Amino acid sequence: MPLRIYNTKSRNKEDFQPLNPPRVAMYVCGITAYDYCHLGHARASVVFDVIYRYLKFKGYEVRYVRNFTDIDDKIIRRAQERGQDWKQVAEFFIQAFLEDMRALGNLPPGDEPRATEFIAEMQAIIAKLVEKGIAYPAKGDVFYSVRKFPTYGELAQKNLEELEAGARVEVQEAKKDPLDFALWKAAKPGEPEWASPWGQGRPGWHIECSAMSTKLLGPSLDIHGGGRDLIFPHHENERAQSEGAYDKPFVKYWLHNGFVNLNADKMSKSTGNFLTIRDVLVQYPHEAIRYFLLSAHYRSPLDFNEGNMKEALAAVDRVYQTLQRLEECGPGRDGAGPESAWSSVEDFPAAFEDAMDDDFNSAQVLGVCFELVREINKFLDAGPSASHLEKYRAEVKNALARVGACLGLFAQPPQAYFEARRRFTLSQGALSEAEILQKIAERKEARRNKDFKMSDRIRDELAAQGILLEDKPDGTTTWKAK
RNA sequence: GGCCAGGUAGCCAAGUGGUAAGGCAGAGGUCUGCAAAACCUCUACACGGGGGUUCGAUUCCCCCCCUGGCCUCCA
Repeated sequence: MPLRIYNTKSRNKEDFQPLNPPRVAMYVCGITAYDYCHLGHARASVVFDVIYRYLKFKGYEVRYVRNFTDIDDKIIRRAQERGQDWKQVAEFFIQAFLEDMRALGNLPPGDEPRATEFIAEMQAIIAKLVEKGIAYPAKGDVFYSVRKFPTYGELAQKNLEELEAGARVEVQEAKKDPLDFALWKAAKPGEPEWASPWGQGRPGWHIECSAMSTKLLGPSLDIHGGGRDLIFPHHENERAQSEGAYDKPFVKYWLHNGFVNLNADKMSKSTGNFLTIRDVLVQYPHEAIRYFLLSAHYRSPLDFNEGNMKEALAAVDRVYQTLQRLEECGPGRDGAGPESAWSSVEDFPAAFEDAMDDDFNSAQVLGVCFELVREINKFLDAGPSASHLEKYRAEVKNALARVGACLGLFAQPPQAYFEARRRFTLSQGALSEAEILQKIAERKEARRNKDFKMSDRIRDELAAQGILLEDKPDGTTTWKAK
């Protein structure tokens, strides 16, 4: 089955056929570096990380570029608030973003260019547009003349009349048409500026992506992605710029991820309705966050709340619990275990690929994973022989390697996962590990004396601290993070 | 107002022209001193409303309702 991708441009799923196979040129709009990133950014980054990984898994040579906007109004404003240089502000939040990306388990893109490194390229495109009569300078600004681009609005499925009617754009006298947008902005006192054929100034927002994508990937991209909110005007404008300048189709497949909602509303910096990635990383293991972000289809809205996150954490725990059991389980008497356990693991690769081929349906993949988890448990319940056990372990490992490679989930050794969970709990709780072990020893003593009242009390006290005791069949007791 | 998404069991969430994955919760069981945890099993007359097409629609078409988004910076 071929990979099918939903293309925002056609509003349909289409077979994926790269322009120059096996190469795939993929450009994703990154962040404006003026603040810490929130979960919405996390979703976009994880979604496109998974797409990147899966394309590579399918054998494509993917060139993945994700930019940083390091010059813009908000950065300048933030710099003024902090009494810092705009460059310092941008660099600080770029580094913070990169930390967040690592923490979330995302692979780094091949290139992460900064807009200000491409001023010359932007100016070249602007000059070309001016030369072609598509853009016009006006009092030190340069505007793109939207009506000169016949298919303007096609991506967002908007026509100019509608846009005009709904326009909330401030009237700017220099603009010939209210829908025109800035390619170059004349310098204002106290703001960063660069020399240009139109005077001192700085670039408009949209032009940077046209410049960076063209320079690094060429004038025609296979995939261009970003959040749904970028469809209009950002991506519409990029299209207008690039196609206006180069007369070539800019992008073959436009991909847009859905929002993360908080309290049922879009998470957004400007409204203050957001949680930063770091806010959430101190509360939950990164893999639970990743799981949560991939538990719905990437185009669907996703509602963040404590209940959903706890479910995600429980789900990830369940998988690792089973993987740990699989690793640690000793052989039984004999037998191969149930047939369904074998077929489940054998069918897994195809089921995985079917789901991912259908517009990167990670939620379906997770469903398939849990079916496998149940079968693994059934298999272990059956007490299979050593040779069968060994073979089964290898097959499971092989099957789940896909999920690790493409979704970045379930790839840790289970012991490491639970150890990290314990450390996490220790870092948040009042008790040290030594104290917990001391309590466990006290409880063991109480149990030996059949003082169950005491032993239960110790257990309850620990439970109140988020610490779960597990009495193993061999008489030992271990603890887990709740 | 225009445009775009989406409305699936208590909650989250896949999916399909021929009566619908998975997770959480719930019930029972195994285990246990008892619990917890873990595992197994089970459960739920779930497809917003109304028309239409069809032998048959939750799945296609139309209308309506509701939610969210975009139309201004935004992943």
